[in-house]
Amino acid sequence: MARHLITSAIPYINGIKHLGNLVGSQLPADLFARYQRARGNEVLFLCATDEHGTPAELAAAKAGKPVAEYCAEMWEVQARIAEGFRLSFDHFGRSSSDQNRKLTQHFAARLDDAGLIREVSEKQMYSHADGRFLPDRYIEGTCPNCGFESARGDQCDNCTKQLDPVDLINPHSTISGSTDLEMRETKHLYLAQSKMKDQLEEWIDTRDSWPVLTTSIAKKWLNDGDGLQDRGITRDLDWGVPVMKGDAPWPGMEGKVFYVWFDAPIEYIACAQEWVDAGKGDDWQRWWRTDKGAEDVRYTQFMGKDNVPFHTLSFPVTILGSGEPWKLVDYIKSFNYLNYDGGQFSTSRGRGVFMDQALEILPADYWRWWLLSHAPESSDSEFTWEGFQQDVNKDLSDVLGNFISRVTKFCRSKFGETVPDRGAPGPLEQKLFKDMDAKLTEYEAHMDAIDIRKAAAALRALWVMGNEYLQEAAPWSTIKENPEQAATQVALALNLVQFYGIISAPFIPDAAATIAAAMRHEDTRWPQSLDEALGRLEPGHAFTVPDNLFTKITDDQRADWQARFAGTRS
RNA sequence: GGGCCUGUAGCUCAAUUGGUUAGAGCAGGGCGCUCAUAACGCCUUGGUUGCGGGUUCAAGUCCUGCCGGGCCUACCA
Repeated sequence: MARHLITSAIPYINGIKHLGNLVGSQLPADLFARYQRARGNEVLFLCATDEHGTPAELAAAKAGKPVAEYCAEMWEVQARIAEGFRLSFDHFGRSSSDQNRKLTQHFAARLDDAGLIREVSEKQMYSHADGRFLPDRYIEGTCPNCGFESARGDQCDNCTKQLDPVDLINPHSTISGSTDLEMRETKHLYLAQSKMKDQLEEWIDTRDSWPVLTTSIAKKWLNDGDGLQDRGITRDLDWGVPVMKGDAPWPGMEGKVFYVWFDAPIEYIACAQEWVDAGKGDDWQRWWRTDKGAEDVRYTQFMGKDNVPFHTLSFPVTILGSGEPWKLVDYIKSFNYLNYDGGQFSTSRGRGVFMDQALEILPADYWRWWLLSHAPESSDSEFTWEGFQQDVNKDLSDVLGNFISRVTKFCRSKFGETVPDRGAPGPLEQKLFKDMDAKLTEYEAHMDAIDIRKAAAALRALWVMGNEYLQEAAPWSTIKENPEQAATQVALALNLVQFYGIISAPFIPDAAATIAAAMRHEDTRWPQSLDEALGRLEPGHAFTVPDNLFTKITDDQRADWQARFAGTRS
């Protein structure tokens, strides 16, 4: 039995994520986790909230709450929405956990012992009115290059010139508007990534068939300009993991915290500890320590393309640099972005559909199916309401839902709600078995390779085969001349229904559960062969006709939603 | 500016890594079926592969120059 450690990029705490965020990490990770479990493999699937950093502090201030309280509440909100989408995390942790604090401090100590941490004294913009150092992008002013008045301290949005906050004319804080700013000396810890450049590059070069997107981004960072740069891993903030060297104070670093991008990936490990401490498991080290049972684990990470540098470079430096036998990632599945109706999803402008809103208007399966079957794997992809309505109605209602409906209702009217007696398969059935066997193999191959759109297409093709078979077998005709043959055909078709529930479960778990309940057969073992899988419902087995699995999206609904989500989120 | 990705049918995407006549789904058109959610099946229209050069027996695929879209560019996370 293979063992799969699966992590999704951890969503930031300051608000509810949109569908683009969902399809870029959590949802495909869940698909893979569900599939591997269904195949009978051992899976540990982890996700968490990423809670530290300036944006969290500001969001909390805006909500008028202490940041810890704000984060605790938002964690609840995100956890509930994740359940709504049926994201099957074994544990949904928090980067602010004690476990992560200790582990982050531990890694920092190990890295320092290995000579991979250096102190750097630098000047940063301090705002007296805000009482804090400000990241460059929280400072705005007039661009010295083009005169644009809302240029950010890191880059001018108008002329795209790279800036330094001191370059700005009339700089002010975007938080308070204050112009009472000064450059202050401050000391920070830097992770000496450059020392490990060769080791990193060798590691990346030996990774097998990673997505182009993943390796090209990593290579760029490794070789661009002067090569891989060292990176500041501390910040002057209150909210975060206090800078400590293991259990000991870090002289000169009092009052500082680690940078979120240092502690966030470490949460992948800490989350496994949280999983154990929550009583859900009893040994996290056999997933994370190659000296304690993790050498046969296959570790797969899922993330949007913006997260790739941290997962291919910084986090591996943390792991490798520690000199301890932690499990390194085996495969990084990265995604492009999902656009919304000709533009980008926008959190700030409320453009697009957010996870909570999506669940308010339609069940999770609709979103799961559409998003996964259109996952932005090779390039950015696009959500339009027309496309969504058409695809979901056709695939889920017409092809799959209607198949289940026509089969179960036909059987009920002619044979009652039990599986009828079944004779030997004829040529038509043998051909079906052969074709489906090939398509199932293809489906499994795509799922194994995490080729999501191709997997969805193969699954849909399997659904279509049921309709093709029914059309050709035409039990509504054969029943007039040859009731035994009709019975055989219907018994097979009922088994197809059951079979579809099992193989579709990773994509549409709720519908799969409904099918299993209706067929009164909770056996979800993955098919060993078509013969075996299509023989599980035996003659005489009772079932019930389910309600229509998927109601169609009407034109009125579509128009309504289109208008509702076009602009500002209320 | 630099780097990477991308451009294939009205729409969303394929094309075994240079190999026959560029394929699917949706949408459109025709026929069939009547079990079913006006569903299903079969057939079918539709392409100068963004544009111009080049390499090659052979180019959607490689090179080059334009044009368009996107992302990243290290202090948002």
